[in-house]
Amino acid sequence: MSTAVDIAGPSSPDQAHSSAKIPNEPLRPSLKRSNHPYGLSHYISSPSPAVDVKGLIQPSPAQQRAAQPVHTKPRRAPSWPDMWESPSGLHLAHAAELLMRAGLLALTPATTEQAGLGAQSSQPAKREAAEAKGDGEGGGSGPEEEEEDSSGCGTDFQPFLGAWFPFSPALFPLAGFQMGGGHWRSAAMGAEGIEGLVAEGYSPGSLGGGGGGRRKRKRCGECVPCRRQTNCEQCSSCRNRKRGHQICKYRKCEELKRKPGGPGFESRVSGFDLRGSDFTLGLAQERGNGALDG
DNA sequence: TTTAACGTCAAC
DNA sequence: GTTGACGTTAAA
Repeated sequence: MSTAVDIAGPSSPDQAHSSAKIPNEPLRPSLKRSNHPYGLSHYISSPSPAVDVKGLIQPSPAQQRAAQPVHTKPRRAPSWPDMWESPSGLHLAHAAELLMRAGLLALTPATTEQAGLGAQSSQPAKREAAEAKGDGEGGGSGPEEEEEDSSGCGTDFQPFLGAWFPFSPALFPLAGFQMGGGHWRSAAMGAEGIEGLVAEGYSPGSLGGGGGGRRKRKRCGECVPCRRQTNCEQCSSCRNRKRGHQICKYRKCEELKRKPGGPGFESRVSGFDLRGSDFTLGLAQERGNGALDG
């Protein structure tokens, strides 16, 4: 509900109102050393063949052609910044995450039969994992490689309907997921997952919002709103900044919107800090706990 | 000290 | 459930 309001908000006019004081960098220092496989520049520089989810998941030949520099087309293909800033970008990230949470999109290890279907996809997935593990050392991933990643697809997902399809790794940053150190983590826990938070002195008590400490949580720096660099200057928070002391509604971190001690928060931590195929198990447990209700 | 913005609470 | 106001925290 509130999401619909958010995504319907102004996306492009706000750039005219950009404030020089708005930080371009994530506030948490540790984010600077995040081993996220892609930097923001990747999304900015990478051409995007399509805006719709379906197109990203499995671009049609026409959409793939659209990725090529065709000068005869009057309308340019949307760029990554467009996607981040546009309602479509929010839709995309939210849709992917909601699908995952709802169990409609499950991470399942590929079988040999499925490997045939996604033969070319398993390799980039491995490579991406290796790159994430190597923390970009050597900088061997050239533009061609990344291009191949995004179009050749990296990871197999089994949607609820049963059909296997190649899933573009570009969706994972969008959906708030990243692969690092051989296991899945979620930006729902911040850029570095629960481990990072603990390492930075965030006690479980502070995470749960309980206890005596009233420490302020910080922006994850990775979600769509966090990546947004400009205030809309039109929402109530922007208009009422002096008294409201609130960040622009369209820049409000998705993670901070969640109640720290709300239902499912801890199970989300355990369920999303995944080790391989525990992903579906975590989701099942989460559903069993009723964490997805409401 | 100033500024940004999170947390909380009350009003609606 | 949403919104606005204020106290407070944290960083510059």
